[in-house]
Amino acid sequence: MIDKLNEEINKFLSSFENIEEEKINQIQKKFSTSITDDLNKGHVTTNVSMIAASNLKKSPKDIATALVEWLEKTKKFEKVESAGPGFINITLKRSDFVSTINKINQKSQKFGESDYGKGKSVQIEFVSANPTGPLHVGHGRGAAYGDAIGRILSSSGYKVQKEYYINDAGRQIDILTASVFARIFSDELNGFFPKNAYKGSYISEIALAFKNKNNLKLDIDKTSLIENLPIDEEKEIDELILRLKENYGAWTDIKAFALDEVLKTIRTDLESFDVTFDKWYSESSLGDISDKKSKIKKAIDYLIKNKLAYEDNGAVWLDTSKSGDDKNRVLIRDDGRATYFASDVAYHKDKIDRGFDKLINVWGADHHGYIKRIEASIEGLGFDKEKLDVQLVQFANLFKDGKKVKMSTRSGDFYSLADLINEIGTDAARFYYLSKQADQHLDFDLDLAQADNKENIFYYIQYAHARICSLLEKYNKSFSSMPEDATAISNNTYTNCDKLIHEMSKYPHIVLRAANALQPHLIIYYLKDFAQSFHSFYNDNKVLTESKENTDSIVYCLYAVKIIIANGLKLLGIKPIEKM
RNA sequence: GCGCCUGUAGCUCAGCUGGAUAGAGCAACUGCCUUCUAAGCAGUGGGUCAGGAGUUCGAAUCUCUUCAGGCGCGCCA
Repeated sequence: MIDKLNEEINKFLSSFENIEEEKINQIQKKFSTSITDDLNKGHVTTNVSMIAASNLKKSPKDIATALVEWLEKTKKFEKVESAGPGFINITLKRSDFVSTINKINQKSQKFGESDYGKGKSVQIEFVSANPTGPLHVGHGRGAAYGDAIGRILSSSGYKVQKEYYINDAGRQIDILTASVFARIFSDELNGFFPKNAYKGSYISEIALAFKNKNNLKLDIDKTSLIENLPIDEEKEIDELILRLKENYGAWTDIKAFALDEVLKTIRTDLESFDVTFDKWYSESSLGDISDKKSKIKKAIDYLIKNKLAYEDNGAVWLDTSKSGDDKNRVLIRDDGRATYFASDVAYHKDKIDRGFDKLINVWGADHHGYIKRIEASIEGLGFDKEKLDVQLVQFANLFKDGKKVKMSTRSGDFYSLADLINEIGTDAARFYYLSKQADQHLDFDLDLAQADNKENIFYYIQYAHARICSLLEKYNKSFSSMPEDATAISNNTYTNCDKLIHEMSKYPHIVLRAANALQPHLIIYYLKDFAQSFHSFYNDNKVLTESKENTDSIVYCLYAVKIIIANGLKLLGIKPIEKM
């Protein structure tokens, strides 16, 4: 409908004499035609006359009057009027207005999909939590967000690949391994446990599982292993790791086992959160910097060759300040080990080499200082930094009984994603994670997520869906088939559904906006308003006691309402509820 | 110090690339269940969109600035 109107507007603009094409283009770029927020303003509105006014050096009102005349002559619209400072409000012909319901019911689950992305490939990397323990509630938000934008982009015509980057190469994994080691031989080591090791109960579980599988002896001298370790907790564990790596053959076995176990937990947690990945990319597959053929070595060699990386003070640096970073960054330490940054540079090079049109990184907001650096490296590698889009996700604070839930990883006791799912369920959790723009702090109220009143928007929306399901069931029992059109609405004898239909016509635009801005919360707010319109209608109108023709029309319309709610929720990765 | 984010009703927040009288929910007050799910609906009151300046037909939205709050600034990952 908007297209039809814009077409006429363009014809109208061209009809002006002595107008330069460039001016027309400028106007076309700036004006907007949209669905009205309120039926009092008709169905569709445009601000073109106000935009054109300055370009054409005429008053907005004059242009509006001329345009109204033009549009009336086309006879394509029911009513055209100018309003306020120069808006043009258009009332559509009844048949055009009602065709929305037909479209929704015909396209069903596919309603709202588009080819906006034109098949462009997008890679979304998200969660990517260090595999050193179960996911906590902070990771949950990134998981819900990354997955939701994946769903939204797919439905908007993008080819989406979702990827998890496993940081399985660094010091953190060594600490994990040392932690498990210390638990396995807790008795032999007289309860020794490094101060900086991971203390969570999952470590003991992994240790136990390992023990049950491998009947392992501590066949090295334990005093030389744990005596005279540095007091400093950081240095203590590093020294322990060093001794183990040098003297203990089973180190790599424990490491592989621990990593595997943790990843299994992460995968399971994500699955029960309805988040799946197309690819799990292992940092260690980038190889070692000492290996000439490794991806990491090649990436850094490339940078050195192109004089973007240089040696100084025994380390290799990347000139990131050239691209706006406040200082240059180390790629290879003076002891020859690569930094995490070096891996990341190689990883991003690999991503781009894989041919994606766009890369989206979903990062915790605490990494924002890292963006410049990675962008600089992308430019350094000879790519356009616009290819990369970093979306930051702020932390979520959990509230229970009005108090903030403490989350400490140090003590090992923390509120895990699995705990959250157990407590309020996957769908409610996803919903509230997505209920606010991702890059803003979120206060997540656990009590609210379970409340059975209107304030709990999750159930408010679901309730609308369930009510319709119940109605449809009752209708189907009486008539044993569903209506196939909305005659009473089309011929204007029943108009109480008009607001609902009008709201529904906005849905595809909302999805596009969400895709464009990568903001799933727009869908949530739309659904909330839409559910409100439904509840209001439901309260004021009896459905099944109307005349047969009216009932058929309403049911046909409500069927479309149900589709919209279900489709919207699906984009958020949430299953609609049929009975409450 | 530098960078990013935030400031909208008593509270929690929406408000798209500038648009028509700034919107919800909660809280307060008041109505609506002999009928399809009351986890619902309807109504009333409540605002200097942090302050100031600018851009223009038009600013909560864009620019500058002041104030207030949060976060980030490792040869950690």
